[in-house]
Amino acid sequence: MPIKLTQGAVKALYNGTPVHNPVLQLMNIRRLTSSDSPRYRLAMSDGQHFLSAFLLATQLNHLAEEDLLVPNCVCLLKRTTTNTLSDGRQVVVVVEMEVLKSAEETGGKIGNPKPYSTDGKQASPHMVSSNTSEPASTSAAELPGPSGTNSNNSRGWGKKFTGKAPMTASPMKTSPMEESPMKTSPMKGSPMKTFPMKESPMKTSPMKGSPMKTSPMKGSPMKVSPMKATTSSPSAIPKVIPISNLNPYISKWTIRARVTNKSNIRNWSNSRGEGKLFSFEIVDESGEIKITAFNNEVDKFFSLVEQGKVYYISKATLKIANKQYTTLKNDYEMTLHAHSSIVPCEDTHDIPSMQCDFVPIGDLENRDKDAIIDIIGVCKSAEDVSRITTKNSREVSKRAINLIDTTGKVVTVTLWGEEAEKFDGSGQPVVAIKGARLSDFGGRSLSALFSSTVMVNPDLPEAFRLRVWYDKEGYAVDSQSLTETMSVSIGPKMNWKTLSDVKNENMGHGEKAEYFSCVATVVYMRKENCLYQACPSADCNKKVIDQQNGFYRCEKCNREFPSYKYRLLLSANLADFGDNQWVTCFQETAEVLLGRKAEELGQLRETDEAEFDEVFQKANFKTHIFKNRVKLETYNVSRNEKKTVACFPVGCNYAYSTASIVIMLWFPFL
DNA sequence: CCCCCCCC
Repeated sequence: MPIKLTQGAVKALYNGTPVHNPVLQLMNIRRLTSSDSPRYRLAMSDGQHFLSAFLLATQLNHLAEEDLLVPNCVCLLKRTTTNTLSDGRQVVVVVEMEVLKSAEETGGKIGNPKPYSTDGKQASPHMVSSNTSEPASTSAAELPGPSGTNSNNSRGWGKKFTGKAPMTASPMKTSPMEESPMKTSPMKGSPMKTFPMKESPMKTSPMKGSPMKTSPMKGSPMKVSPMKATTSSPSAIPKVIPISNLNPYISKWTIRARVTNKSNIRNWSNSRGEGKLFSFEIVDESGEIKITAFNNEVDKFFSLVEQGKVYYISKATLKIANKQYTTLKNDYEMTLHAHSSIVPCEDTHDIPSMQCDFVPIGDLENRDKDAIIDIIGVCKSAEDVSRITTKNSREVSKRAINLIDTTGKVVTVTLWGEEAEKFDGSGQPVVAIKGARLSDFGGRSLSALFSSTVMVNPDLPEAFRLRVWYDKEGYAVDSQSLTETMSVSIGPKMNWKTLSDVKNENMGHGEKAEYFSCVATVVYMRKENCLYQACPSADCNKKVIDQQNGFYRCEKCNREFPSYKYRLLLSANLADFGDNQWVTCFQETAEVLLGRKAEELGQLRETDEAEFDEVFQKANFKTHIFKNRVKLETYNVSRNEKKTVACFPVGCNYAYSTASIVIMLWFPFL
């Protein structure tokens, strides 16, 4: 069956008139060499007219590269978009297409198409192509445009599609952009350091598995398809320059860059007015820059701009960056305006992701206070989120998390606001933060800034390495924190009480726990249930569930481990001259009372019950100084009240203690 | 044109 071309389609497509699934014949295809990545330009015929202003969207490059697009083949154009260049010329971008009939099957040119005349819009159609084999018959006709000035340029595409020379009233008049050294494919072979994510592009964004920093509008109907530019777009396929070459004196440029950090929309109100804004940071192989959008541009671009994605960006105002407010390595920053263009770019493999320079946690001690650094570690524990009031009486959420890396050091990082609220530390995720500020609080600690990027389980080699390390051995290492937030030393001064005082004064009946010290003798210890199988993770002492398959599940860590550790939780009755009191002794205290390590006792109980009993016999009737926490616990069941008195090591909060000397023996002081 | 980066 002979194929019928869609007559009139060339004209319709050129003018942007909708035409449903046009069938066109390929007359010619040519690879363009000026842009960073290969682009293919097509001459297509509808049997009556042909036009070479068709451009293959990069995601269809494979059709050309697999030699499926051969002159004379017949194509179904399923989706196209017609863009107007800044000088009025048009280009038809083929976004989706199918080859209906191969060149062989078709057997030759269909009809006798004539060059499509572009309606007198452009007076002198002139196509320059000094380095291609494009036949004159097609080249002469239809890429309309006043491009005669650039006839010596062998990089035809960049010329034609960036339009006229950019300089208007700039002090750099002598050097039009087109003649800049950057025309030799600036993004390639850059001497810059390698980018860790180069081989794991943002197909899966670095936010994978994380609720953080993702655009709330993700997947919104506003999302535009790649290359679908509006008529205000300066050019479909622009000449891309590196970010590092941007300055306020260039009037025409396009950059191609990845969004590394996107803010929320924020409102402001001051003496100069009010409005809303959002900002984002972008990176290419040459550098990075911050872009801010205000008011209308917020509406226009907020949902389009997505963390991790790559865009062509042009026509924005460059101004000197206020270094006070940015840590980006660029002297300039950008503001979007009514004519600014942001066009998604699908072909992104050569655009780096975030540039992170992770500092090992163990090295933080050698860094200066207030340094902005990148950090990565396993979140071995996290505080609950809390609300605090700042000095300016503003309320804000905060959450401290503890990160460990292979240096075996732990540092506390504070997250703020939404990041604090959304953070989920269960499962001990790898957390990477770009641009955290180092503080000397508690020794060394870190604070996330508004400009920080927090990534949970990022798609980074460092993250994979840490995951493997932590799961294999890191969880059990005896880590050391750089951030001493828990008061160590001797703690609050001793609050001496007798056991009858504790009862008579109703200690622990209030909202808060109370603390007292006493001298007392152990008169009984319950050896039943004094040991439990605990999560082997160094900071987690949660009881594990024996899965009966060699694995032990920790609900708190939401993980299974091949082992457990023994922990002591000893119930003891203490007596002094006037009264007695049941107390609960945690690990360190119980180990002192019993004179054995929890692990030894666990082994002993399994192997030699008599010896195990002996330990308890020997420990009984010993007298110690105890430091206790007392709190009345009320259980909802049947009004039962139970006062718990916890003994914990002197000077250490039992919950965090790793101290060795915990209780002073009484006898030596007699 | 914003510019808040906090708390212990």
